[in-house]
Order: sequence, then structure tokens, then C-alpha cells
Amino acid sequence: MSIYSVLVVDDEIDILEFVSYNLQKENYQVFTANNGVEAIEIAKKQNPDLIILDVMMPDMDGILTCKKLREIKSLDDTIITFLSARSEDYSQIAGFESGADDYITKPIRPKVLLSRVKALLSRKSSSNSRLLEYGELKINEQKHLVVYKEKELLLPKKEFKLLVLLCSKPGHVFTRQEILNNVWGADVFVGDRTIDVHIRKLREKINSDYFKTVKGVGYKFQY
Amino acid sequence: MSIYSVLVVDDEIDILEFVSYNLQKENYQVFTANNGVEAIEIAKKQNPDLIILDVMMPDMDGILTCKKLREIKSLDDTIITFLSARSEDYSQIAGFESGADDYITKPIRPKVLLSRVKALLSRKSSSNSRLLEYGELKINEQKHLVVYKEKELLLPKKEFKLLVLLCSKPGHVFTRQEILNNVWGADVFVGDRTIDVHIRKLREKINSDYFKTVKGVGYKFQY
DNA sequence: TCTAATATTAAATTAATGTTAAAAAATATT
DNA sequence: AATATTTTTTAACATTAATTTAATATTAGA
Repeated sequence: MSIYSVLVVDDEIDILEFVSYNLQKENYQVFTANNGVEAIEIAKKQNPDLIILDVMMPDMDGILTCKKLREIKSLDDTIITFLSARSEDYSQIAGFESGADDYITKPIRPKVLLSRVKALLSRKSSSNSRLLEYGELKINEQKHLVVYKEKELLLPKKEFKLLVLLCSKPGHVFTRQEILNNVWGADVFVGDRTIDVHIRKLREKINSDYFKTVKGVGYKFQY
Repeated sequence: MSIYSVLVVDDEIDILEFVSYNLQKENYQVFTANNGVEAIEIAKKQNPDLIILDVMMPDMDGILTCKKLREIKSLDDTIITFLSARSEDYSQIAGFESGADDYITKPIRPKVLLSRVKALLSRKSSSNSRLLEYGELKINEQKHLVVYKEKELLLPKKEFKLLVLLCSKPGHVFTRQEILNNVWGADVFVGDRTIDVHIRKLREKINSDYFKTVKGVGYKFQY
């Protein structure tokens, strides 16, 4: 089983230890930070999967820290969740504006904490890679990966974009114009047969029945 | 600026509040529902422009709710978008079957949510994406899709245009001249039997009783 | 019944897409 | 930078499907 890493940020040592202990017990790799500055430093270095961020901290509060974290590109797919006391009012939740994905309320119950963390991370592993799956055909958009009949296909950029577009709405007929706009861009002009040729490439590599022609209109993917 | 109304449906209060808060901040009129039954009730009453529907809900899930919503005529031009964790089966969600127009994935980021909602609503105001539905016959003009008796028909361009024309006003008799103007264009001249042949094709593929001849006048669609 | 209008059919035509190879452009390699 | 490799586009031609025509049959209504 893969071990996720979690960065816990809180100025209260007690809470830091309590949360760390519970997470470590479940085999998560835990980093800790006492304040926002430290949090950013460690996050940059360790690239954790999840950051648990106390809202109320001296100097740089959780919300500000979160905003700064969200500006770091390498943390694009890091999940950030706030830790907040129930007493803190709704405006705190507005902290989501800062780019957080969830929040956990104090007092912290180990079971609740762990199930929440687990849920968030499982969400991550799947969201990280929007996986389109149709029978024998699997597409991982993020990783630019296509697996067909258990074999990995390395599709060139255009072919891949076309495939993803068509597969994004199975059964939907995309007009040639739509395809051009989405795959080539609205301002690019290419010859009449360009789309056909790319469709052909896909049909060559993947079960050609998947790609249906609607003459006079466009193409659609149907598995 | 015109204010759109949005119905948010989720069983998790946190998400409901989070989404509502962000939409309200942008001046959308927001209604909320905790489950599918409530959603249908409110949708009927308020006729929202957009419905954001969580896929995973107890009792009646989002997909079922969506189908039921789509049966409500007054909601014909309401946009429905799913809220779903990435891991949930994408094909179900994106497919034509459920009748949804888009999906938004969790975890929800305010910026993404808002830009998506904005895009959907602008699409609504601009395009006339109407869904014609008569018993066993469903036509989605935008998607160039015809479903008859649960089976999908791939109609060539002219046949499709003719079908859409006739179905756009059930019971209304279109003269041959009207049909020519609408399907072929006012400046195109074709032989006398061309329309007949196309009507025949439709009768071949779809219950021929639907297409009535009014001798000396024209044709009408009657289901 | 008779006739004009429509239905049916298959063949002819036209339009759209499929295929292929080679040129051009973009990338990678040395 | 020069060269090799891969991707993308083009262009010529083939194929296929959609559309129209034309010949003939059928039908509804005067």
C-alpha cells in the first residue's frame, strides 16, 4: 500500500502531537510545522499529499498561509484542509476562497480525523488522474496515457486530444467545427482532410468501431 | 446584470453551504435541497436556470433524480450539472442517458465552480438547446441525437433536419414549400419527389404512423 | 371511376469521408 | 548546428453513403 505524506500545521504543540500520533499510527508519513512560514518551507521541500492547516495561528494565519501555498505550482494537487474550532463562525469556512478543499472541526476525534483524511486522500488519488474507462479502453488524461487491451499506447498530442474530446462525452456527436475548436483551436485553419486522418490513426490503434462517423455532421465515440 | 437562479442539491450540509455561499456571493439566487425528492419539488416550483446535483446521495441518487427532472416539461431548458467525485463512473454521468449537461468534480474549488457555472449559464442564454421528447422518441437537436425506443438512430443531415422541423410543431401541417424552405433552403431547387423520399426514410426508421400525409397540403408529425 | 397527388423503388448523381503517401513542421539526437 | 526521427498536414485519389432523380405503382378524393 502506498504511503501518503501529510503536513500538519498548528502553533499548539499538543494538537500537533496528537494529530501526528494518530496519523503515524495509520502509516502516514507525517511532517509538522509550527507556523505558516515553516509550513511553506516544508511543503515546498516535501511536496505532501495533504496539508492540515490550523486556521488560528499567530502572525500568518491559516487562511493567508493557504493562499500562499496555493500559489506554489508544485503543490497544485496537494489537498489542503483547515482545522477550525466549531466556535469560529461561518466566515472561516469562507476560507475556502483561499483554495482549501475541506475543513475539520475541533475538538478532534481520532476516528473522525482519520476517516476524513482517508476520504480526502482517496479522492485525491482518483482526481489526480481523471480516468476515463470504457471496457478495454482506459485513458488517463493527466498522465497522457492510453491503455487499450492491457497494452499501453503512446499517442501523439493531437491524436490524444482528439481521443479525449470524443471520449469525454460518449455518444455525443461532435461536429467538425467543434473538433477543430477544441483540438486545434478556434483560430487555426487546417485542411479538409486533417480530422479524417487523425480519426483514421485512432481507428488504426483502437477498435475502429468505437469511432462512428455521422456523415455531414461529425464524429462520435461509442463503446 | 441578470440574476440567474441555481438549485444546489446535496445531502452533505457542508457542501451545500459551501456551494451556496460562493454562488450567493456572485449574486446568483440560490435554492438548496437535501435530497432528490426535495430537489424535484423545489425545481418544479422555482424553475431554476441551473441545477447542481450531487451524484452520490442516499435513497434517490443524482442520476435517478436527473432522469426524473428531465421528465418535467417546465424544466426543458434548465441546465443540469452533476457534482461527482472523480472516481465515480464517468460514462454514466456524461452519457446522454441521464440527460445532464455537464459535471463538476470534487473537491470543489470556488474559482473552478464559479467559472463553470458562469460558462454553463452563458451557454444557456445563447444557445437554444432544446430537447424534443414525444413518448418513445427523443431528439436532442444540439447533439444531433435521436433516440427511438431506447435505441439510438444515426440520421443523415437532411433526414435529421426534416425530422426536427416536423417535430418542432407536433400536429402542425407543414406545406411542401415550407419544408423546402426550411430543410433545403429557399434558393435550392429539387425535384418533386425528393421530400417524399425523405419522409419515407423517416417512416422506415421511426414508427410510420407518426408522419401523416395531408394530401394536397403537406405533412405533419403526430405522436 | 378517374385523376392528381403521393408512395415506392432502384439507379444515377453528388457530396462527404476514407485512404495513402509524401511534404512540411516540430522534436529529439548526435 | 546538423541530422535523424516523429508528428502533423496536405493533396491526390478511392470509396462510401447521402441525396436526388426518374420510372412506375398506388391511393384518396372529386
